[in-house]
Amino acid sequence: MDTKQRILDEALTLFSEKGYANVYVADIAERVGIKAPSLYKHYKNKQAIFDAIIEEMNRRFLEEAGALQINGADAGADAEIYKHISEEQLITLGKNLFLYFLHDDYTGRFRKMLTIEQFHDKKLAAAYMKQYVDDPISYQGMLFGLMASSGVLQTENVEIMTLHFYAPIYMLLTVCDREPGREKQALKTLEAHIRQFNTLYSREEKRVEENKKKSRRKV
Amino acid sequence: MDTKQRILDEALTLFSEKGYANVYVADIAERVGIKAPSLYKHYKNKQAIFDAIIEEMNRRFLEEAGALQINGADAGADAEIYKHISEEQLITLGKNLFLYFLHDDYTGRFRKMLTIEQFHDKKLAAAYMKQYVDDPISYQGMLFGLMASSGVLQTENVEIMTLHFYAPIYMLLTVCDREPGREKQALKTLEAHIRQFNTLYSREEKRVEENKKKSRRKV
DNA sequence: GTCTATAAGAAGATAGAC
DNA sequence: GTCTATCTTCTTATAGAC
Repeated sequence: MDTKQRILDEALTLFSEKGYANVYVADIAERVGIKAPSLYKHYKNKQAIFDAIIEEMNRRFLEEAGALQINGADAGADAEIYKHISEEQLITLGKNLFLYFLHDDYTGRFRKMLTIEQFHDKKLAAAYMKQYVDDPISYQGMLFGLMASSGVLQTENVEIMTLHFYAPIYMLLTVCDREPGREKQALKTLEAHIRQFNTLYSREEKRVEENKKKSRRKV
Repeated sequence: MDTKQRILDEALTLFSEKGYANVYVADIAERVGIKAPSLYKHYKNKQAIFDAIIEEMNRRFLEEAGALQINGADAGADAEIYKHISEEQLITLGKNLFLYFLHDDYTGRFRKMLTIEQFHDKKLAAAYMKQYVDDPISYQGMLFGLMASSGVLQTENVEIMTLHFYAPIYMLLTVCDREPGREKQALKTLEAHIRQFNTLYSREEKRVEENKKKSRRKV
């Protein structure tokens, strides 16, 4: 890897651990194996390093938009798969989503850095929300919509159903980011969550609709 | 309010907005209406201000442990209420939990500060997780356990049921902390979430158990 | 492109008058 | 307890040799 890229890489690691203000240009240079002044031949200043990281992040987020999919390359293929998905496949899907977010080297460091820096810059807060809340929910919602229309899941309230699937994954992710020792337990919880989700939402009888009528009568 | 307390208050506000490293002692002093050197008559140094905030936070967290309850003073009374809770009351409960976390002046600033600073100090990460994940789930789980044993909710998997109730609230909270403009929409989503939660988990027929058997046959 | 030396300035903290 | 003046240290960034 060339020096210019290594600077970004080491800076990202440090920013994700300590936050921008607590990382000194000399720290970054040391990790790269050069002295601080040499670094200014590659980037105008410290802020330019940060900006380059954000730029690269946005590029990767776009590139990897499909990485959460069963088949990242082809949404049509995904749709076919989801129409016939089993509980075990749903669990695999959830775990993959979770583990990708948690362990992907770049993704994990980006997320931690955004978590620390998001309050300094509204654009970063928006980027964080898009990547870890809105986009996953949007994509999962699309898939669940397909599953509902093909009869695998119930059709009402797909939006809330998606929230019910993803919110626990998101919460467990924030737990493991901060306390990595809880990952094993989190994976167990994740699996139990998805099994129960599947039990609640699989559409083998019209449970939900019936219950709603009763609920309305009660009120 | 005396100067010593006002220093903590203004410092907390600034730390929650910018993070410890980006707040200068002179900024805090200016907000209080004194000059920076005067501040050192009240606290030994900048770190001591931060430590005092954390100390106060821990004290308030203990004091307000009951604030999330319908009746903070008496868990037994809570139990009685929960045994006969209606959907509308469940919605009120969820909204109160959400709005308390979101708008309580101290709580909100503490949470934002912890969000920024948690990666600098494992103790802060643990405090964050306890306050916003483990304690709420523990308390809600206890209440849902009561509701299950009294026949209001189904009895299996109370732990996951609690996760399904709280995780969306947690996620919406992190959204609104970062993008306050989304609060109105978040409240709507929250209400739809709880209605669907109630529909899924209320125990007016043995839907879930039946479905589980079918699911096992399928596998 | 990397180095050493160093300038320039920011921020925390102290001294001592009032 | 608050102030002005000042010290000290740390950090970014530049100058200029190699």
